[in-house]
Amino acid sequence: MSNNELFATTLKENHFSLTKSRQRIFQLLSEVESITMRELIYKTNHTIDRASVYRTISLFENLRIIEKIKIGFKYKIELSDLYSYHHHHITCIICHKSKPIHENKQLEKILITQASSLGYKLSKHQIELSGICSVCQKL
Amino acid sequence: MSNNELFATTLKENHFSLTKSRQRIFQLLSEVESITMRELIYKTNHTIDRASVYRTISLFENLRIIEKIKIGFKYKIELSDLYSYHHHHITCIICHKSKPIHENKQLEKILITQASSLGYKLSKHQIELSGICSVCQKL
DNA sequence: GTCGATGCAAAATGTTTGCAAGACC
DNA sequence: GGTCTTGCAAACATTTTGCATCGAC
Repeated sequence: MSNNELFATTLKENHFSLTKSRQRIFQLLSEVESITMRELIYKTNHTIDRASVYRTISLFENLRIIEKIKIGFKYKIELSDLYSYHHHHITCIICHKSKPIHENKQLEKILITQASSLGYKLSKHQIELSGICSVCQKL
Repeated sequence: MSNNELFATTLKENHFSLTKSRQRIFQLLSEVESITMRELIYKTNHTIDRASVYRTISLFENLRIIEKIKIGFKYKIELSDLYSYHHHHITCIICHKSKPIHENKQLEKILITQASSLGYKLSKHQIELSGICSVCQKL
């Protein structure tokens, strides 16, 4: 099933309409690694109202279509693992660019173990790394 | 060196005054595991202006006295590792309470390795786990 | 046609700034 | 006393809400 099909199916199965606005926002999210609300609103400007963008993102979050991830101490939006692949991020503290980090089974296993040792059933995890990238180390 | 001494020294060494407001906010932060800006402002109400609380927290962040940590997709403030101990958090998705998770050397090692394999020199990391706590699992 | 989704306007919440008055060293 | 810090007021930014209209099914 393609991402677009999965998207349409997810909406329908949960009894939400597949509207132009929702499709457009989904498409915009598909084109980027991650995006802030501000940028997203800007990209849809004059076609979708701010309030609707917020409402859409909120709906998408409930339906696990997107995730809000922490970059610095603000958040950015990105499509969930169902639409891309499971990953984390590392951000350079100097140039502020961030890169995806691919899944690491060993690490995930440790997290699950740690959670369960505290009596928790782990359902989600996010890891935010920051450091100095190879380019900025040379400055 | 006690936390209060370290706090006073940190301010002085960086040429900032040890004022009543800063001491009060530091004290409030010492009394909690973590706190939102809203709660912090509330707790200082009628004695310290909102703007000053923001300015103080911003200063504390630059001086590495506090850290902004992600809880949900908002952030909370807590004293940095220099004043407590290095840890992460796990939050229950049902009751929303969060617990600290103690340091795990094995995990930290993996993160450093992973960062350096991408050319990054790791300087900070935050891990946010969420799951269902033992109490809520029984509901 | 019905019910849910959107735009618009406004309010609520969160954060920052300029400036005059006050506190620290 | 001089400089840094604070309060106050206002601006700015972000997010939410009510309601009338519009669009999907």
